[in-house]
Amino acid sequence: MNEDFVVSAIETNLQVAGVGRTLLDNVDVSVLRFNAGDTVHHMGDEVTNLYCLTEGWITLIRHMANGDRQLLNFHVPIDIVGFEYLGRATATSDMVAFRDTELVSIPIQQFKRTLLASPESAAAVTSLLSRKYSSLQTRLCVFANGNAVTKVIHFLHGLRSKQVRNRYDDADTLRIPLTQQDIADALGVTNVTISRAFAKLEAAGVVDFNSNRIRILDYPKMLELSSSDVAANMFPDEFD
Amino acid sequence: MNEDFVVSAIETNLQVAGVGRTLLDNVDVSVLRFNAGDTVHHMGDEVTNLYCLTEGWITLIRHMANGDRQLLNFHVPIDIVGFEYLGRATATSDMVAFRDTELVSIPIQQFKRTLLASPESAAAVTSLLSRKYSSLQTRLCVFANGNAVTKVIHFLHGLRSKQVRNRYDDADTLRIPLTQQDIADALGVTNVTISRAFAKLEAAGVVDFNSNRIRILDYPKMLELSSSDVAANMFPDEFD
DNA sequence: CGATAGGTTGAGTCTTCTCAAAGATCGTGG
DNA sequence: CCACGATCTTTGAGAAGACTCAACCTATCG
Repeated sequence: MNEDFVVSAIETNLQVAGVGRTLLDNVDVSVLRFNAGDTVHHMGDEVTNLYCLTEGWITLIRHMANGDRQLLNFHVPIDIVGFEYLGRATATSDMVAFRDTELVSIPIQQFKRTLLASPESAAAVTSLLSRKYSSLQTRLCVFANGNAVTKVIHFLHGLRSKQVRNRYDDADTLRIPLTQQDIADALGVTNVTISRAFAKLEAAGVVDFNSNRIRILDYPKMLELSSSDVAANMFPDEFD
Repeated sequence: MNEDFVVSAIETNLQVAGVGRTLLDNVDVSVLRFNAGDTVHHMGDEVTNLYCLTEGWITLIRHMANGDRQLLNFHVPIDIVGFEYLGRATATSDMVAFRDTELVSIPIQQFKRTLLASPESAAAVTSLLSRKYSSLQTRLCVFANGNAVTKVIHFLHGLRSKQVRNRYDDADTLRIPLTQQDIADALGVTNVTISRAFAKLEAAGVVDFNSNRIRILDYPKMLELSSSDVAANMFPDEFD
C-alpha cells in the first residue's frame, strides 16, 4: 500500500499541511477491495472506520419506501469518507462501491486517539464538518429553487471541483461510469428529464454527454445557464 | 440573566448531562435583544459567538439572485445556534430575528477553550454536527422526492419535534407567527401551493391552520399522508 | 371603520412525470 | 469479427403538479 497517498489525502481533506504522517502514527490501516455493486456498510450500521479511496468510485445512497433511491454523494480517489461518523457512529446512508474500488480503512477509535495529539487537526476536522454542512445547505437551495438544467449544472460543477482538487490534467472531462439514471437519482428527477436537460446543454454547446465520459466544453458559460434565482453563491470553490 | 437556562440548554443541545456549568466557567456570556426583522449577522460575516435563544424566534436565510429567499432553519428557545461555526467562522447564511428575540451570546474562542477541559463535551459537539448533517440529508431527500404536501408535513414535523424536546404542554400546537409565505420560502414552493397543501391537510382532518397558530390534530395520521416514496426514515425523532 | 397584510380561489401556462416505443451502445460468446 | 442480448438513451404524447397572475375574501389594528 502507498502510505504516502493516504498521508497526502488526509492533508488534502483537512486542508492542513504536514499533519498526515503524525495522524497515521500507530494506526492500523489496511487495504480493502470491493467489486462494483458491493456494499461497504448499510444505513444504520455502526461505522468503525474512515475510508480513504485510492481507486474507484463510491456513492452514498438512501433507499426510499417505493424502491426509489436518493444518491447523496459521490466519492473519488483522495476523498476520505466517514468524518461525519467521528461523532456518531451510526451510518446515515448505504455506502456502495460504484465500480471496482480500492480503499484504505482507518480505524476511527485509533484515529481519534491520534487526533488528541494534534489539536490543529482536531480543529480541522470540525472545520471540515462545517464545510460539508454548508455544501449541503447550498445543494438544498438548488434542489428547492432550481429547475432540472440548474440541478445538472450544479451536479457537474461538484464533480469537476473534485477533479480540480485532484489536479487532473483535464478536469473538464469527467471520467465516470455514470448513467443518466444515476444522475437522475442524485438529483431527484427522472432519467427522461436528465436526457432532455443534457440535450439543452449540448445544444448550448457547453457540455458533451457520452456514457463513461462527460466533457464540459465551456465551464463559465455552463454556470451562466443555471436559473438566475440560484446563481448567487451556488457554486463555491469547494468539493465536500 | 438566567444562567441556569443556558446551562440546561447546553446540556440539551449536546445531549450530555452535567457538563453545562463547567463549559460556562470563565466564559463572558451576555444578553442581546433584537427586534423582529433585525439581522444578527450576514452571510459571509465572521461569527464569533454562539447564541442561545432564551426568547423569540430566529431564522437562517439565504438570498437568491432574483430576490427570492431560502429559509434554511428556524430556531426556538433552548436552541443554541452556531455550533457549525466552531470550525470555520464564516457565516453561511443570514441570521435574522423573526420576532422580538432575546439571546445569550457565548464567545466562541472562550467556549472552545473550556471545551478542551471536557473531552466528553468536545465529542458531543462533533456528534451534534453529525446529527445536523444527517438531518439535512433527510431534508434533501424530502425536497428531491416529495410533493408539496409531503414537504409541509416534513416541516410541521420538524417544528413539533422541537416543541416536544422543549416539553411544551401541547407540543401539537405550534405557536408561531408564521405566514404561508414564510413556509413557502422554507420549502421552495409558492404561497399559493402552501395554501392548497394546507387545504388538503385540513380536509383530511389532520391539521388546523390559522396564522399565529398551527394545530396538528392527528400527528400519526399526518405522517401517513406524506408521499410513500419518502416515508421511510424521513421522520427521525430529532430536531437539529 | 378603513387600511393593510395575509389567505383563498380560479384560469391558463409551464415543467416535469409517466408510459411507451424506438434507437444507440457495449460486452460477450460464437 | 460479427451477431446478439442487455442496458442505456432518445423521443413523443398525454397527465399531473406547481407556477403565475389576478381577483376576491378575511382578520387585525390603529
